[in-house]
Amino acid sequence: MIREKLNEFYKVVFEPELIDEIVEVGSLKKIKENELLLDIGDNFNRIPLMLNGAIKISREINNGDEIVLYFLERGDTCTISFGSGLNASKSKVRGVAEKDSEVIFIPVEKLEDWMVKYKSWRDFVIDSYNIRLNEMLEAIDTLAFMKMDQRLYKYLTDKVKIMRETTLKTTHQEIAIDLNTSRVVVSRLLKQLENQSKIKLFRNRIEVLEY
DNA sequence: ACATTAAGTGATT
DNA sequence: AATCACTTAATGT
Repeated sequence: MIREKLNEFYKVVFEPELIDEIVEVGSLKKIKENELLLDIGDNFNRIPLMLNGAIKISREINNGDEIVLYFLERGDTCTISFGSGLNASKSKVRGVAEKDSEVIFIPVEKLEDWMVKYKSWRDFVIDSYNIRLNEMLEAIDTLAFMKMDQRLYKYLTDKVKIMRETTLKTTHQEIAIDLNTSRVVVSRLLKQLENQSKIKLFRNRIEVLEY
């Protein structure tokens, strides 16, 4: 079961021996939409390898202010977990399933092992770090330099790519939380986008026309 | 029919 | 861009 799933996406990435090991120690988990995978402060004793679906990674500061950083998709792993896996530190981010997803959990003890044993694993981890760093930089740019209207539009188009659907099932309030702004602002800016024929608005639903 | 939740809007800071 | 205060619209019970 795990082997088939693994072969779907990781056959070309990992050498066969590594696949064997993952099959041995990994556990497949199906995650339902909106399920909390990892919360801030959680210890991780295992790291997820995404098979399909999407996980939203966000950050929260004390008072409840939240901001979305990026999404994990097939082939991704939560690299932030890696760095501190060995010193058993706590998560600084939150991961919530954006849609039904499947992941393989791998116990952290194996990570170090595999780093020395398998080149493909090293490459995977390094690549993955790189991708994550770039996404983080993009998130910083977005936050620092983009105005709310641009951020909103980026949010919508990004989400279309991730969900692979042009119709997003969400509310203005939820978007406001993800962007750490107010519902009223989101409603107004969405209206503008609609007037520019970039989107179409419905209750609990937004159709993205241009992306 | 009524209550609840989502979305729209003018005015103010 | 945020907040308030209010309206209108859609949906659930």
